[in-house]
Amino acid sequence: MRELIAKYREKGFKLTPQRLAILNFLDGNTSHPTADDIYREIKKNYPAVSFATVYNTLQALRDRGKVAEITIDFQKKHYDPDIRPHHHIICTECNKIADVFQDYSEALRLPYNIKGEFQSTGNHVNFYGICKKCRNLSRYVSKRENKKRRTKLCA
Amino acid sequence: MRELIAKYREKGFKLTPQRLAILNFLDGNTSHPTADDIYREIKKNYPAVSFATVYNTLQALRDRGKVAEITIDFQKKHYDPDIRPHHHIICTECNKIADVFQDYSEALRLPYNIKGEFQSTGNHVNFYGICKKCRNLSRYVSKRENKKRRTKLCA
DNA sequence: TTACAAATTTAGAATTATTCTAATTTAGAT
DNA sequence: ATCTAAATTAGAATAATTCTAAATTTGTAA
Ligand SMILES: [Mn+2]
Ligand SMILES: [Mn+2]
Ligand SMILES: [Zn+2]
Ligand SMILES: [Zn+2]
Repeated sequence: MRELIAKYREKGFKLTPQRLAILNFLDGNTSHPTADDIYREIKKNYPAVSFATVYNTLQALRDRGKVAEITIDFQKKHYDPDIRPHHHIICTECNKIADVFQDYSEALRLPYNIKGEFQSTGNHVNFYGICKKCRNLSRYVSKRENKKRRTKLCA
Repeated sequence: MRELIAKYREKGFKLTPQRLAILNFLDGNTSHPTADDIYREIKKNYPAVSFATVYNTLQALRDRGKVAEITIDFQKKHYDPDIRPHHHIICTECNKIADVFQDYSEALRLPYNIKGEFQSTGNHVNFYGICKKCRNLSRYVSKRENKKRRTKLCA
C-alpha cells in the first residue's frame, strides 16, 4: 500500500481520501467490479462520495494504464485492476467472472485473408460456462427461460 | 429470400414490411451493425419506422437464435446475423469489425484451477489490430491521443 | 371475403450507464 | 501560511436501450 501511494503520486496524481479508498478497494481485487460496485463499497466509509469521483478516478487510472476495462458484459463495464495480459470466463447463469491466466497467443493465429487486412496487436478470450454453485443449483431448478438465453457465437 | 420468409413464418413470427426490410438488410450482412445502423438504413424506405420496432425485431430474432449480439464495443451492442461459431477482429483506430472463421477450441484449454470451478460451454476470441486503411493513414497523422488509448488486456 | 384475436407498430416516456458542468474544496508545492 | 492546479460534488446532460399503452396489421378460420 505504501508503494501504491508512491506509485501514484508521480505524474501529478493527487491522493485524496476518496481515491485512496478506491485504490485500496481495487488493490488485489479479482472480482472485476463495475463502477457501481465500487461506488457502493466506497460509500460505506465516505457517505458523501460522488459517482463522478468514482468515474473520474477510474478514467484517470485507465488513462495511466493502471486498470483495464473488460468487454464481457452487455450491460455495463467491468474494471480489472490486474493489468497483466489474461483472459476471462463468465458464468452464463450468474455472471460471475474469473481470471484465466494462460497465453494462447501461439495458437491464435489469424487466417490469411484476415492477415492481409489487419495487423493484429492483441487478443482476448472470453470463455463461457457454468460455475460450480450454479451447476449445483441447477439440479433443483427446472431450466426456465431457456429460450431467452442469448445466442452466443461460441465455438 | 423466399426461404427466409418461410423460415420465419413458423412459430408465429408475423412478417410485416418493416420486418422484411430488417431481415433483408441483415441477410448476408457481414458488417455487424448496431441497432442505430439498422434503424437509419430501414428509415430510407420506411420513413415512419420506429426505433422500438428495430429493437423489438432484434429481440425477437435474438430469442429465436437468428442473430447474435457481440461483446466487442464498449459503447453499444453490435448484431451479427451470421450465427455460425466464429470470432472477430476489431480495428482499434476506426472500430471496423471483421469475422475470423477459425476454430481455436482445441487450443483453448482451460487451466486446471478453473476447470474445477467452471464447466466451460464455449469461447469467443476478440482480436485487436489496425486495419489496412488506418495503417496507411497513420503514416501521415501524428500519433495523437496515444495516452487516451484504453488499456486492453491483450496477450 | 369477413371477422377476429393475437402480434406488431408507433410515439413518447422511462430507465440505466456514463459523461459533462460549474461551483466549491483540497492537495501538494513554495 | 499561501496559492494554484487538480479533485470533489450535486445535478444536469447524453446516449443506448427498454417499456407503455393506444392504434394498426397480420394470419387464420369461419
Ligand atoms: Mn481479470
Ligand atoms: Mn461476425
Ligand atoms: Zn454461476
Ligand atoms: Zn481501421
